[in-house]
Amino acid sequence: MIRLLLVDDQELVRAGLRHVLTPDDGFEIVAEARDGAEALEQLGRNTIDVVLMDIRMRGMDGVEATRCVGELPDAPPVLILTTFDDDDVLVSVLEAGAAGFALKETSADDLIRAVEVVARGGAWLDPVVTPRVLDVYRAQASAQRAAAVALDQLTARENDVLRLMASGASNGEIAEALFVSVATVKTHVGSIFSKLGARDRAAAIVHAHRHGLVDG
Amino acid sequence: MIRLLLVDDQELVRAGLRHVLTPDDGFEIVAEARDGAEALEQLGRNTIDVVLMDIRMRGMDGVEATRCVGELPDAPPVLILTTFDDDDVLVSVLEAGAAGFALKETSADDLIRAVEVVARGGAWLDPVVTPRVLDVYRAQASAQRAAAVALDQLTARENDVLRLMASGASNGEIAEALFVSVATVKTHVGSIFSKLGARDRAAAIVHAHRHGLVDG
DNA sequence: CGAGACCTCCACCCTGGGGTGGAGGTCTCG
DNA sequence: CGAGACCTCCACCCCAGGGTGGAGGTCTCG
Repeated sequence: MIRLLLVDDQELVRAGLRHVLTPDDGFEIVAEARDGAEALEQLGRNTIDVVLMDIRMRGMDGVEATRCVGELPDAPPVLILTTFDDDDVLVSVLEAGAAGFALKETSADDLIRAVEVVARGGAWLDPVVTPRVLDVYRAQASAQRAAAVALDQLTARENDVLRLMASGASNGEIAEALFVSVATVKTHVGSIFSKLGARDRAAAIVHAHRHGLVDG
Repeated sequence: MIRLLLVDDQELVRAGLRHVLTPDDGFEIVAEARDGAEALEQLGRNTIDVVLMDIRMRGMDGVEATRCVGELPDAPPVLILTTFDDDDVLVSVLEAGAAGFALKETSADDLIRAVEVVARGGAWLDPVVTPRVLDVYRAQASAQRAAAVALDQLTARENDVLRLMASGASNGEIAEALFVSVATVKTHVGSIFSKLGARDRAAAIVHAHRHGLVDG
């Protein structure tokens, strides 16, 4: 039995959810709230497995509420349920710690599945927004991949130097960190420049960051 | 009716899929293949709406095959169906252009849903791997957000300068690009350093990249 | 109007970064 | 073993970059 808290300021929406998420399917709607503040109150009073959260509400909105829920000890996962799929909203809400993002136009079956997934500790994205998330992921991933290519054109030591350089270290600091003289660092730095086709330190740092050689 | 191509070197798996993706649910299995090469051959011969692709196969593997499919004119979406959820595989396959990623341990219902979503042009991620994709997304998104914060602590002109500097331009180049003297650029650069708490150009570039001020 | 923020530019100085041309040591591999 | 790649270090030179301390112009806002 998955214990739910519904958070939506429209009675009609909550009524709809009550008809979709029935005990027959393994759901128990423990409490309801009409805005973020009420939601937090209800969370204090009840044991909840999943929070179903609307975004647009008067008072504390869904984004803020999600963030607050996440700060609770033993916080239940939050499944966002909204009408709109702006990128801004998606970003804010995922950053706020939401475990899932569903659109209100979703079918009942999909919603049930989404709640189950989130209850199990998984993450759920509406197929409509998944492509946009994947775009970001792909871009990030391909940068990481390019790093490997760039890396093996440099020697081991040059890589050490480049990493430090790319994090903003001066030649002196690099020398200290690697227990070698500044002269040695300069040599490495020089060959890094020629191998990467970089004119100066700045270009090399840009190169390193663009190719995901560092965390940034 | 969604027309399918099954690509898997194990007869047993294909048999299982034939029993799950039945005409009753709106699926027609038009063709089957046992590796990437056969898959491409079948794609040339038939009209396919969705390709169901295994990863581990002798000959051309699923990743390579997915890439090849993507290069075809009028390429159908590829739904990856695999036993393993290594991060490496996930990244490679999404980069290769897969529209979806499903695990073989998925329930029949979920698989049906996945195929439907992909056929409709959406993207589908198994809930098991979604959290990992979201982690990357979140990290990226919060970097973008931080950029806005960093940006408005600098003046308009300082931002212009920082952008150019962060792309590796020298003071002279920045001066040319902005139609001002090098002296002016130096002034801006100086105040950028103090505002960002950067010691030198290198640190400022690192800062800019870490906060997503530039595309890299 | 006066204060303050911003953009523009100047002169001076000094250090660190970068280019050139080496040298000696280790290690691997044909 | 000899060739070649790599790491280490040196001396010398030059200059772009960065710090300091200004100055004059525009624009906004109380």
